[in-house]
Amino acid sequence: MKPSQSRQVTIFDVAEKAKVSIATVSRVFNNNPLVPEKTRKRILAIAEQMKYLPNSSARTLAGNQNKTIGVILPVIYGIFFSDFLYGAETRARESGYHLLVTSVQNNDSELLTLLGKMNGVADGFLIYYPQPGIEKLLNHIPQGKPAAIIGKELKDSRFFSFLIDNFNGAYQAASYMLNQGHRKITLVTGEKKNLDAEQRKLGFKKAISDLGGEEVKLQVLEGNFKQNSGYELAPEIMREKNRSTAVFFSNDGMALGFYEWMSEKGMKIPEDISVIGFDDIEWAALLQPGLTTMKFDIVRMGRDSVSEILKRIADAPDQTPVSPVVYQTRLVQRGSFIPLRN
Amino acid sequence: MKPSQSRQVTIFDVAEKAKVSIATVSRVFNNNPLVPEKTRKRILAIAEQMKYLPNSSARTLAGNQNKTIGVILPVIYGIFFSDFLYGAETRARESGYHLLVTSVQNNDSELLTLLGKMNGVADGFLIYYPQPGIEKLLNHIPQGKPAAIIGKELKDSRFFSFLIDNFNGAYQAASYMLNQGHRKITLVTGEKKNLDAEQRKLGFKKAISDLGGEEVKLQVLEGNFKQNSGYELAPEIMREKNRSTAVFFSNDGMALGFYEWMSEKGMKIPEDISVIGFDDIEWAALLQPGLTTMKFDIVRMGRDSVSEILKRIADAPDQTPVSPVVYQTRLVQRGSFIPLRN
DNA sequence: CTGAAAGCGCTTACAG
DNA sequence: CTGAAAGCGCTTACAG
Repeated sequence: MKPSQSRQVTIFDVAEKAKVSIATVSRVFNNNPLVPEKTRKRILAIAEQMKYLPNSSARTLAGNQNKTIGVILPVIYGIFFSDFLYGAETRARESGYHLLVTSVQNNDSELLTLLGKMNGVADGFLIYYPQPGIEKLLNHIPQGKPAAIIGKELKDSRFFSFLIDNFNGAYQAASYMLNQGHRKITLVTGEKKNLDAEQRKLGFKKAISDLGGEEVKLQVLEGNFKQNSGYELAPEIMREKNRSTAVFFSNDGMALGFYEWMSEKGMKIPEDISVIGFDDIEWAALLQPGLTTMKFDIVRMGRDSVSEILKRIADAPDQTPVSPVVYQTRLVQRGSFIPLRN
Repeated sequence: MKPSQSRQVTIFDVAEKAKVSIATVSRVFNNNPLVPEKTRKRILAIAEQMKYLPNSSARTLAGNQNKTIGVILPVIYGIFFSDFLYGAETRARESGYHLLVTSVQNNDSELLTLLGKMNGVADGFLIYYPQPGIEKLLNHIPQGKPAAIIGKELKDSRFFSFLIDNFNGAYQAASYMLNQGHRKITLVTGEKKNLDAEQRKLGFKKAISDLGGEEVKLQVLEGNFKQNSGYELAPEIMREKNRSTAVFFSNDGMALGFYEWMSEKGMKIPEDISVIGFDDIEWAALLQPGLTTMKFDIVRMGRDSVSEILKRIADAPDQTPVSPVVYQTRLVQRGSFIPLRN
């Protein structure tokens, strides 16, 4: 009386029970119109009853498209990527596709493992890996599969890029700070090896050197894009001596950590210091005061990148190189930033 | 001069170039210790040079474990699920596993499609599908694969459940409101067919009928767990006539929409009305005033459920039924709620 | 330590 | 409209 062997029920089991060949069963599950409605119904009923579910690996191996897009992100966590995924998933779903989502944390060999795991499963790739090594790694992407790359322009025409206008966004932020009279300014960067962070840093510094005069004092602190780094750098930013009047955080997450510290210490934004962030993630507007920040449309970026992948999957042979899509940033003014008062 | 055929490079290509059999190449990629280090290095080098990546579908079909857990959520979007995924992904990564994440929106046949897509790809399942039909659907989960089910207790010992203590949490919220002197109370529910929402509604109403006296006026409004439903119901909640002094939103998301409306109209929380939410998602603490809410540890739930799946994958035959893990809720007091003043 | 061969569960020309 | 058969790219006893 042992329980029935828990072997997977396969197409053979269904075929046998239905007294047809496996080819016919396969046709039913692929909506092949050659199968007459009556047969189709009968087989579907039997399959349902046997709880048959086609094995995806087998289907894919045998040459079927899998209607799956492999997505690799730095982290799955947080509103920023949540917004991105939202755009991407909604678009994929519209075309009957699904997302296979994983994350890689600054680790080249892990990226390779993941690419491998998705190899033979995903019909296309969406990769957000803002690390210097990305170019070399991309060579490992399976031939003939389209891949959208976020955040890095590549020469290889197999890929197509979606870029955030980090440089100009940060440039804009710095100009605005200068325009509003600030002369003692702090820049909080992200990690050195994060490409987005680097570009923002360069843009910011460029604006300071282009537009700031002799008298501008720029303090540069290295953060890591995470909330707690904004918190931890706060004492340094707010030290008494020669304190800046305005601070730019290279992403909103760090600004949030800073808000926490300020509120704990009973200090006021923007009275004690003006703050600008980058990203405009959802809660930037919910903070008290609202966070002035450089906005770009992350949901849209997720959406557009999947659109392009789907287009490429459909027109496989036509791999014409395209110029990257660049998402502009714009300043969103809220209460966290005020002009310098003399 | 056409470009080299973009056929996938396979294990045969590598074997040929290395002058070994495919068995040996396979062993190298499976870290089989029988292969001497020298051969191993050589083959790895050749594979690297040829950009060979094993085909996952083929590996899985041939009997390999895929080190992948299939995750099905109602939505990928928003902090609530982001937190859940964070816990789940972190835990999976610790054991060298990855998550295959997709979402299903209240659509039984889509759930089946997804289960199919993951069938033969995922070694285990993590399913959060708070819909009534879930029991029947679960029969389709491939035999012998462990599956953690969030939010629904099941008799079938193949599955193990993780539950949020919705009923008691809502009960607690209502008692607190009563204790604090409120007698005119509004309950904003989620959608009828959402199981979490239903349990919260029942718990809330039970407390009112257990503990509230004759004089308690309960207004019940149906929302849908989304931010805009809190916004849209706000006029009804804040109507002049017989206005409640306190409102319970069945999740924090709806409370957020309510905050927006209140701020637009220049009305004050908690002066004009006290507010309690449910979930304690990240920004509940960031709102102004902070949102009083029923907290439970969603990150932990993601983590624990993956842990249990991994345990089951490791001890495949031992499918002893376990009682569900229940995540208790507790009241987190912030500024959005004050006692009724006479 | 290594190779030949069966098998994983499907799809898809091909022939009828 | 339907079936027999080859093939997708791998893993794993089995034999040596």
